[in-house]
Amino acid sequence: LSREKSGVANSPSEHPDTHTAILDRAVSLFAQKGYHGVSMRDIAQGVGISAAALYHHFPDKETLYQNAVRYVFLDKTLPAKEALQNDGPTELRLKRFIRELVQLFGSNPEFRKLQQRALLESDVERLKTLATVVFEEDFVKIVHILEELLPQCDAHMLLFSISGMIIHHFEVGTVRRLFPGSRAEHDDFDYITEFFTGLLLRGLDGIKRA
Amino acid sequence: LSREKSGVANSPSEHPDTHTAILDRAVSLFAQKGYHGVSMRDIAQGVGISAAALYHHFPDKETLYQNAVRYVFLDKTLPAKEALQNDGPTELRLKRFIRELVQLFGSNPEFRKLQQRALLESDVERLKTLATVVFEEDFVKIVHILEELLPQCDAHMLLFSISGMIIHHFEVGTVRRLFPGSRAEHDDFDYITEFFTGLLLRGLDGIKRA
DNA sequence: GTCTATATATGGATAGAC
DNA sequence: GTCTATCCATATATAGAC
Repeated sequence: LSREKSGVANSPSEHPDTHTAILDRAVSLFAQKGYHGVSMRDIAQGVGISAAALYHHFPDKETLYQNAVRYVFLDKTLPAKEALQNDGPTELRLKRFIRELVQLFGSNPEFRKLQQRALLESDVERLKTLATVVFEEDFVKIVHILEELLPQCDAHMLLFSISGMIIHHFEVGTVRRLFPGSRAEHDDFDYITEFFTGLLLRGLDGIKRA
Repeated sequence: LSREKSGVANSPSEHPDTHTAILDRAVSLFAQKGYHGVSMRDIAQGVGISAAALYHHFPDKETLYQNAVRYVFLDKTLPAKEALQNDGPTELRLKRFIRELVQLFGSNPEFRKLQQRALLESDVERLKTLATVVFEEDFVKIVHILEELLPQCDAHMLLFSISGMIIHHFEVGTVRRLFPGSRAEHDDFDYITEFFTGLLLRGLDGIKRA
């Protein structure tokens, strides 16, 4: 029981074993359709085993879901964490941080969706797990760095403002492209990074076109 | 069939009729638990009728869901639309707009959640409905006003940056309050409005504490 | 570790009485 | 317009063979 309950694979690339294959498929499906929109049969079929075999790896659907969330967070946020420990002037470090977040959420829509679905949960226990286990350590670290960089600012508010702009940009992606005025460069990571960095550093003056 | 399919009540306050009561309950439940997390029996129980009676008002669950989304959008976004047609200097108009969005998403968590769940959908048809029927008219109008106000900026990017900061702020609300450094004023609409306005107008210089 | 078969619950939707 | 009763599909989870 203990191995299945807490079994979080740390080297996920490809499918070295069934356990990891299940987690990968679960992440993809839960991100796309949500907890209630995915059946154990769906996941099993995606892996190529029977639904009954899933219960050999995870005791129930809830545990599988929680493991999938934890798995994708540990997997995907690693590069962004490492990129925080860079050197240089304040503006450059901030720009690198923004670039990392743009890369993280832009390149991993399933990670973004799973995070956003998790935040929509009304279940307080699930949210506390998310906050303490998954978010808190990174959050505290990043806020600390932001406070060092910008000692006079409300780093708490600032961090969520930055991540909010970036996450929302990709959140509305599909709809955004349907609207008049949408341009191809709005999906270019460099353009996005420049835009957000300019907005943060100099406000509206920082995002003027010429 | 036509009345049930397109029947969107325009004066929703209280529960003048069963039809509206169903929509109100559906909005609340779908926002909290998502489409697949809510059963027709759940909605019926919330209204105080049997599940079979629901099918007298809406032909199926999908139609009920779509009507609920449309209903809450028309209902909740009305004040924000009106607030856009105000006079005054650019900075003041922008601040009023931000204040309206803070009010909209801060006071109507169910509206926000339903919108965010809708954006998470993979179903392209549903997204197109959302984009054209619900979003497009307002979006074009707001972008146009932003372009007038700030002719040199990429209004397309700017609008989603503003709404992203605000929506995300409330999206992470529960988790945010669990983190060290969280302050009571972070939930005060005036403080939030001042912060975002300062950030937009003057960048990081605009959000320094004193 | 995976299978088939199945127990059991719950889901959307309909039939027909009132 | 609402009810009770019900059909049928699908869901989670388990039993037991291999």
